[in-house]
Amino acid sequence: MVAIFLSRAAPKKSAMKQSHLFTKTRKEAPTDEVAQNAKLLIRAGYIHKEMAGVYAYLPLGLRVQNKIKQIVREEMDAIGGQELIMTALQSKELWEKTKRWSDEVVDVWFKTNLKTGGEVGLGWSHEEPIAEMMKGYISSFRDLPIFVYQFQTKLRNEVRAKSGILRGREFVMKDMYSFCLDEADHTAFYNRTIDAYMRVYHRLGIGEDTFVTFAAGGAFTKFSHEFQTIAETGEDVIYIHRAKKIAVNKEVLNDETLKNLGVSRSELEEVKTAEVGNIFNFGTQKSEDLGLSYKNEKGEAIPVWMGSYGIGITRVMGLLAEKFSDEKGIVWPESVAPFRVHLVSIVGANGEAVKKEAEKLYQTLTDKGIEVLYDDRDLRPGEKFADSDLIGIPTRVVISEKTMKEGKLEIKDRKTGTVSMLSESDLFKLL
RNA sequence: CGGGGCGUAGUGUAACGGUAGCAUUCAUGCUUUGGGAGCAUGCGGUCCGAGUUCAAAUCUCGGCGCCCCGACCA
Repeated sequence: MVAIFLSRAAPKKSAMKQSHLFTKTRKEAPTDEVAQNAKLLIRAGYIHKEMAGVYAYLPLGLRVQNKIKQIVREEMDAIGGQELIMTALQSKELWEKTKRWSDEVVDVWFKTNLKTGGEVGLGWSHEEPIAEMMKGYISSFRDLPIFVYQFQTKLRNEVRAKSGILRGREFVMKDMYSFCLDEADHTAFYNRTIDAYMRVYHRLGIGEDTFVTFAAGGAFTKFSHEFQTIAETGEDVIYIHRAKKIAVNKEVLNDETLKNLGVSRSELEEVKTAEVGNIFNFGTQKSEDLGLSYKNEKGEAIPVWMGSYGIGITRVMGLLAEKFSDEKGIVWPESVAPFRVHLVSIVGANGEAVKKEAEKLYQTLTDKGIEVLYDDRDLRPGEKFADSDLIGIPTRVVISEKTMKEGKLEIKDRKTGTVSMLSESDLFKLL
């Protein structure tokens, strides 16, 4: 029993044998999915659909989600963000203070009751709770600025979930909130966030196709900024000026906007995009509604200047799966791929030597801390290659009788399809 | 929330109102082993409820679920 348990025990986090992975690939996607992202992610075993707009993240999918989170985390930390996590259950009374408990005002509420009586809301956003909480920590101008962020599962009662994981009723979002002394401080941080966001998108491989876009401002300001990535399956239409790096959402495109930006309509190119981030200037309205203020040097109470900054983590994952894919499957950017290397053994009739060799390389890769998925399953080559293409790990390394005869490893780049025969040391150089 | 479409094994698909079939997955055995192999055997299904009918996957009504277009997306 102990031996069986140990043999099945998970190895280092960075490595995994495919025979241990409980998910399986599928040749066909369920017909109830039309969106490419969902089709691919389900077929490859990254996600499981629980109900419309609600998806579970399976081992491979969670790895990708965590990779994306980590990139975002690093960039948010770099501009002074402090990570925390708020609650999913929210107070009705709090939202009533800002007049946003009503279903007429916020139409995506999930609400439920406590057994002891009383109603609670399921968090669709966290600006109210965070601002309310900050009342306990902000009292002096010396306390500011404060930037906090979290990765939260947002629950939104959308009347129409759609597009796979691009628009769900339950999804993971990074939301950051800034608390500043005044508009000048706020603007400075706001602009730093724009830069940080663009660094995130560059690291995700979509930097070139992502535009900071003027969009409808919401309740407190004329404009907000959206981060829009060019994508065929996008829901938005924006107008871009590639040279000037200016982009405007169709919803706010009018003569006045054009004049303000100093461009003419004819200079702009229309493109379909998907929103991958959105940032807002809240001003002091929310602070005033909730009574969040600080004392300045003169002892006067001044409302805190707030902003909010969102990135849909799971939406970005869907977008990447969709944008980076071909007819065979997903082609993950290296930065978010669940593993760096897909080691595939091709085991023939008497493949003991191949197995031994593959096992050895698996160990070496693991020891070197290279993330590796080892397909040690006793399947036919075609099936293993098809799976490998579908799952979309950047580099495939094949060990077979053929490669052993040559004393080399077969390296295939998922993106370019280029195959090369390398020695083990050359492989490590490549990685 | 307006409009449209659709619910049949885990998945993908057939079946005039008359024996629910095929493929795949899965299990077992043999063969096979560089691009989702072959043969054989086996397990597994009509979304739920009511109605019409001698008889309902099929027709009617209601419910539930799923997808798409639009609206919405603070």
